[in-house]
Amino acid sequence: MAERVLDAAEGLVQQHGYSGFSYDDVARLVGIKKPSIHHHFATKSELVACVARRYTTRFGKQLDEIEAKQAEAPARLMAYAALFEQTFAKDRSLCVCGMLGAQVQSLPDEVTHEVSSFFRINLGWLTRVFSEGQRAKLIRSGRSSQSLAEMYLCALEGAMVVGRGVSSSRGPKQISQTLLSQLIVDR
Amino acid sequence: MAERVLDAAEGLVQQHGYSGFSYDDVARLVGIKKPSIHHHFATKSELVACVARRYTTRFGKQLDEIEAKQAEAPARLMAYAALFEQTFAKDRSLCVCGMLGAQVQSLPDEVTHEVSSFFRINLGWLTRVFSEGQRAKLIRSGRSSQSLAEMYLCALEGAMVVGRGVSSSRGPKQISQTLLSQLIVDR
DNA sequence: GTCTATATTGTGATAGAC
DNA sequence: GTCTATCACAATATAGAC
Repeated sequence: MAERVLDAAEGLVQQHGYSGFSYDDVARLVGIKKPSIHHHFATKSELVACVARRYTTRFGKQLDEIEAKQAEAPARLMAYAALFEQTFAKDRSLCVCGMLGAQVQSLPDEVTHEVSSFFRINLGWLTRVFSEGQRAKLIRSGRSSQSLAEMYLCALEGAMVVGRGVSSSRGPKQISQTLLSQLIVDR
Repeated sequence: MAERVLDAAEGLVQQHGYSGFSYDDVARLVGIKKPSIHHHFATKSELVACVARRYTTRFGKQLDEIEAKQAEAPARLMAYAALFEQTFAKDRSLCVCGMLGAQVQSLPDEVTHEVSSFFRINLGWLTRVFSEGQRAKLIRSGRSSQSLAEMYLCALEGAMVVGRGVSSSRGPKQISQTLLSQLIVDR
């Protein structure tokens, strides 16, 4: 049951953000009453912090899978963008931590900490991938791997936000293709 | 007075988003009581729609100024990024329409319309600038001007979101420099 | 674990006096 | 234009029965 609550809360965060959903919304989605939610997660801070932590953990596992399946940096970066595209393709859902990141000034510290952890892990992983790609001469080396990692992450998070705001938008996958085509060395 | 209300509401939207602030918050900021706000803006939808419309109008004027002051595409694109940097530099404020774009599923139609208008205007302007830059051989021509415009806007909006979520982030200006260095043709 | 009932506070919005 | 008073409702959270 606790997991079904987390699933419902995750979806609500992705669609409406921290202050945009209530315990009653969660209760309706899982089919129990509002006070029963409190039995599983005492406070909203705790609930959303758990949502963010689980999301980050799951994301981390997907990063491991990418490294296992894809050997080279360009393919890894494309697979990374596909993670964002999958999320976005489901009803234009936002990245949990992208949404929460935007609302950071309204969040309890407990949640803010989880959000920042998500971004640090992602920036670290991307930095390593870009760095390897540059060493293998598969990625242009004009800019530091840190800068490239940050730019790539920003573009993907931004693609989801802009994609929600305007119907003409192409989504994270297309943005990634445009970006990577400038960075990948031709062979 | 109506304008002071708009100023306060704009700041609150940038910090907390649509569902993250109340009429009472606005009232406290401008120093009058809650019902007096309703006198100037009957509903919250109307208030935030006006905030977004004024923001878009003001932004449009700044685009005109950039075109007047900067003759070439690269300089125009750098000046464009500086607009985002200015906003972000003030207490890590988000772009009004970036914040609202993230929360689009919780917005009244009236507001959604204004948000989409902001993005369409910006994408149109950027597309024209990239297109001119490519014609003048100042911008690489591997990708369509539409794709480049969308990528650039996404990266800047994303830079504000990510920059809020993680303290190590460098902000829109730095992201823009990394991106443009890949796109501008060396002379 | 789930429920009903309730406390407490906050919300957008209105009525009507000044 | 601003105020006090108030409405109707929704929010997070708790107490205590089953």
